[in-house]
Amino acid sequence: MRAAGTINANNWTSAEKGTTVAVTIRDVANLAGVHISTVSRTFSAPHLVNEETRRRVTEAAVALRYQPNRAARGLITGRTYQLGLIVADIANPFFPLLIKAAQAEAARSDYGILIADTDESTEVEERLLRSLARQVDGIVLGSVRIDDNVVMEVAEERRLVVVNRAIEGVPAVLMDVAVGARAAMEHVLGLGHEHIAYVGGPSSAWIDAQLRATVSAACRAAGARLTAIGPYSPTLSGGEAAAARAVATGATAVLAFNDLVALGLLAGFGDAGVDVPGQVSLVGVDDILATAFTSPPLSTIAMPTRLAGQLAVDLLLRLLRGETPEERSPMIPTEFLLRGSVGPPPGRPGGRRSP
Amino acid sequence: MRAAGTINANNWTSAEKGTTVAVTIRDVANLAGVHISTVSRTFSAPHLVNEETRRRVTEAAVALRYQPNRAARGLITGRTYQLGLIVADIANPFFPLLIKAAQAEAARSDYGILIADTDESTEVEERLLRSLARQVDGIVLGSVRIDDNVVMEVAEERRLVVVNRAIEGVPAVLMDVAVGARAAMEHVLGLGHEHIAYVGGPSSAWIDAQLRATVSAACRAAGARLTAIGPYSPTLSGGEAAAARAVATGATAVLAFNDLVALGLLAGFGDAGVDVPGQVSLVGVDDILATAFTSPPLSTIAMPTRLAGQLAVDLLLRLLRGETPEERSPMIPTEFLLRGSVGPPPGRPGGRRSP
DNA sequence: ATGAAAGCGCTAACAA
DNA sequence: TTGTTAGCGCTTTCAT
Repeated sequence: MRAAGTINANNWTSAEKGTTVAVTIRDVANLAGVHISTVSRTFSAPHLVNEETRRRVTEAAVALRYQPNRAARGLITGRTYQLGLIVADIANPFFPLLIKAAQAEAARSDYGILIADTDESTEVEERLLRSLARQVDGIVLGSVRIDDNVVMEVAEERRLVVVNRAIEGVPAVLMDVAVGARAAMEHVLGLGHEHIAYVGGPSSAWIDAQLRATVSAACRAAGARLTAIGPYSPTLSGGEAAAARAVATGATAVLAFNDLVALGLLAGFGDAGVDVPGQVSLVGVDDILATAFTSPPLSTIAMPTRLAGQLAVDLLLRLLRGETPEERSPMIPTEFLLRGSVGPPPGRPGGRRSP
Repeated sequence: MRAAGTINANNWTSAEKGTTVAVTIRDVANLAGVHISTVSRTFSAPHLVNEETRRRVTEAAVALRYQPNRAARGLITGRTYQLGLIVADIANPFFPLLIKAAQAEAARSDYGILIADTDESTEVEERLLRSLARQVDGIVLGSVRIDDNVVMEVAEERRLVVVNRAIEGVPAVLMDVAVGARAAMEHVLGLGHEHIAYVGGPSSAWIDAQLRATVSAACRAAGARLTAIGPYSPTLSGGEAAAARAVATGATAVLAFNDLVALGLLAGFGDAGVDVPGQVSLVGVDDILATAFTSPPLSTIAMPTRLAGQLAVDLLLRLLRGETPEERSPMIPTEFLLRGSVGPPPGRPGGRRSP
């Protein structure tokens, strides 16, 4: 055993700001008068260390403000304690709450979140995903554009969870938008609407397929006509671009791919002098903040983005711990929020709700 | 020189998904028939490698899908190629665009962004900041609550840039909210308002101080009365909570700390039957999406969050490259957006604009 | 319960 | 221009 109390030259700050030489496990070992492996054990397997020794080591670590170097630890354990989170567009109001929840859930297990969005060419996206895959222990994919095959390939080499996407063999967290969409359609059709328009988003989006199928089934069951238009960009301008065509369909009720599109439609309708809900009823998807403040307030299908972010990370961490994923992906219910943008069709002011 | 073409057993995938043994620099060296240091040079100092050799190495790397292990590289270079981004609340619409821009700018230099928000106890925030500081090359702080002294301390050991905050000796990117606020006040006062209310946010926020000072100076110059209330939480509910008191001040025009507060005020005014802008004019700060859709549309001071995110990372990266920071922090101009929520004071419908 | 030693994958002198 | 060597900070056998 060496003499206690010796610490190496590292313990002083160099002149340059931002270049403090870090205190290492060796400094702690010297100060505590033990071997570095004992210090290591104190942190990664405390029960293997004598209580008194552990106390001394811990004290020394605190005194020196020692924190294990994650890169060094990761080099040998193969774990970075970081997760990658890739989303389609951080600035889309759909994502922030998901990101926030994911980060919070990861932090609970001492994991960090490396974030990126794929607002670029498909090629860039793929490179991004592949390079991220090497740096993290697992990945949450909340994006729509990366090719299924690429995702499956990456999923082979890194734990990966997708959100709102169904890929054979890839664990997923899904928002059951069909529940909310069915409720919306029931209400709208119950009011007497006989011609519905669906303004679609990116055709590769799982949500788009879900909405399409749900609306279609509901219309068929009710004997109503359905006109689907699109795909449009899932943005405000996408909605604005769709407005004229949406009106031209002659539909008296419109379901939009998401709230941004619905907001764009609302603006477009306003410009064209089309009254909502007098002439056309309008329903969006996501329940972003702005929907509560439009006039009329926008009916929408609330998406559980917070819960999804949390569950996705939770699932990913469980996979990393070696647990086997459930057979079925968790389906998180959504909810139809009825607001002022929905009313009876024109010329039928007394339209009745369905039971 | 060893025989070319040999690759180690690592080149196969283990049965377990997500546990592919990574291909290392050694595999590439073997396949290319060179020493590992030559492979290393090919990536980190290509000009030191013979062209033909470089080609062979690159080919081998591509064939093996080799990517340098960042942890290993970081262990020796002391660089993680990651930046930390800490914000007050990811879900606050003020931040996503900043985050997105920061991430994009970092990616251009091959840096990753580790994100976190500090929506918690001050103690948690500090631990978060301190532990993050050890894992990244530099930090962007977009939060308001962490104590100045802690920030300065961390700034001693890691490069750090703050956004919208002024701390002695800490490089900053600032949004010149005073420009927009002055324009707003000029307009409002020009309409004839003689009593202004300022609904303040967290008193530790630099923006709050800026707004307070600007509004105060403008009122003094115009001989108008100013009533400041607060602090309120910078959220929707903060605004709702402030509504009654804001009305009670008797002011005919209200400037809110941010748009969320303004939105809350708008809702509160609506509930109380106070007409905007008939009885009270209202101005927010940030230009979040929802402000364009309220009725009346909310006048606001547009904040250059995208540019701020980009500049903050740009500044940080330049500091990391050893460049000396400018003496003055960059001030990014803001802009007053006049919308329907501002009008002449009651009983003075013809109020004139100032020049 | 603790120490000794090997080595994770890589870079950076130094030598050749 | 390339190979050799040492070692970044840590964990993990294996001895003791």
